[in-house]
Amino acid sequence: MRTPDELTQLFRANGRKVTAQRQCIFRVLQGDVTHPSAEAVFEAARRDVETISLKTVYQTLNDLSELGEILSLDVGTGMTRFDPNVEDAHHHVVCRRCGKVRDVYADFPDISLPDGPDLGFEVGSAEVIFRGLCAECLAAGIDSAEIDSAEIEAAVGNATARSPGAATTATVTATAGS
Amino acid sequence: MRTPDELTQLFRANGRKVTAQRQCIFRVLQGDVTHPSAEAVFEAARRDVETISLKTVYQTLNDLSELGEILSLDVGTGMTRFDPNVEDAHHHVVCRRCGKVRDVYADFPDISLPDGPDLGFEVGSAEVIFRGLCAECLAAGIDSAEIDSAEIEAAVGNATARSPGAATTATVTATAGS
DNA sequence: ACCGTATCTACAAGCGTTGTAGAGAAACAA
DNA sequence: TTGTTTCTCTACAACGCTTGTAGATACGGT
Repeated sequence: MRTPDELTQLFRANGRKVTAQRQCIFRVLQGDVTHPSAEAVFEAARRDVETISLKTVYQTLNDLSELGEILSLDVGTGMTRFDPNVEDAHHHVVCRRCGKVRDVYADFPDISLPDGPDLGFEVGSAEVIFRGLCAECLAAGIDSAEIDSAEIEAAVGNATARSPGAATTATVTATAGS
Repeated sequence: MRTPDELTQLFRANGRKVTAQRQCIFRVLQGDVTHPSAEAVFEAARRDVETISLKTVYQTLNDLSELGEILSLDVGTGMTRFDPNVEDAHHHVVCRRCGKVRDVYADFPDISLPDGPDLGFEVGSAEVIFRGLCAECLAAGIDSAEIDSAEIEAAVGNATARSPGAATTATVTATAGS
């Protein structure tokens, strides 16, 4: 995403008007690494402009997304997350407990569709989502997490249930920053 | 996912009761490769059991998901998709116009988080989502697709806008089946 | 066949997001 | 500055997907 000043020019160049509300949202997004939801942007913006409405936030975020200045992500946390980092191609890691999202800087050149019956898809992009637990959720709730899993396993009983998406397990690292 | 008969036993073994509605849903899901939404399962089930309610479909799909017999996916199409294929680890390709979802059978052993400032995530799984256009949407709407993109580009004007997620472009193949 | 309990349907409400209308402010020209 | 046009604002209501509630119904073990 560009700087608030550059976004101001960009908006004007596209026939959009620049208001105090929008500039406030520009500033909120600037350098934000948390992939905030619209609600989170709303909360942050409201600390500057108390009367801003949630609809305005959605409107501006959608405008920025149309202009390619931010990315709107759906990583399965129930609401759209917005990522101001469009300069560097990257992927994401999502905490499956608290929904925290962070960038993962790496390109995986080996990712391509395998041979086989041709489905005829013309693929334009591939995104990788890592799922796991963030440091905070690991520290704060590892016991209850184990209990939850145990309860599910117990309920399943002797019928060997397979927990979905439990392919690989490893403690790994990711680059921070945006 | 197991056969309807096996699912019947599994449900009973877990204190769940087996009704005509549920068995109907079992049969609908059996061998389904389309990653149906709850609504789609509802429509299909209603052809067998006319009085089934959408709530029952959600309930049963969630039960199956808890038992690990199906996967609930959020691939950004606005509604949860359900995948009866839990036997083989796989990824997905999504049509960004019609929302069609298909399985992609491949493992990408090189996918892992890179070194860098440790975010402390403990990652349990990695999923890859390929996005593009399916054969039908390519054939039926390539012109309007171009127009849509052109309109957006025109609206952006001389302000060099970057279309999100336009990293790689290639026509590729994927294996069908579930 | 009986009974306890899970499940059914119908209805309504929840959540995130978007449409609508009238008031208000930005942009640009004179 | 002033005016005019157009876009944007807020507030409110509605949308689509999903889940909670209540009473009726059906399962399943005895």
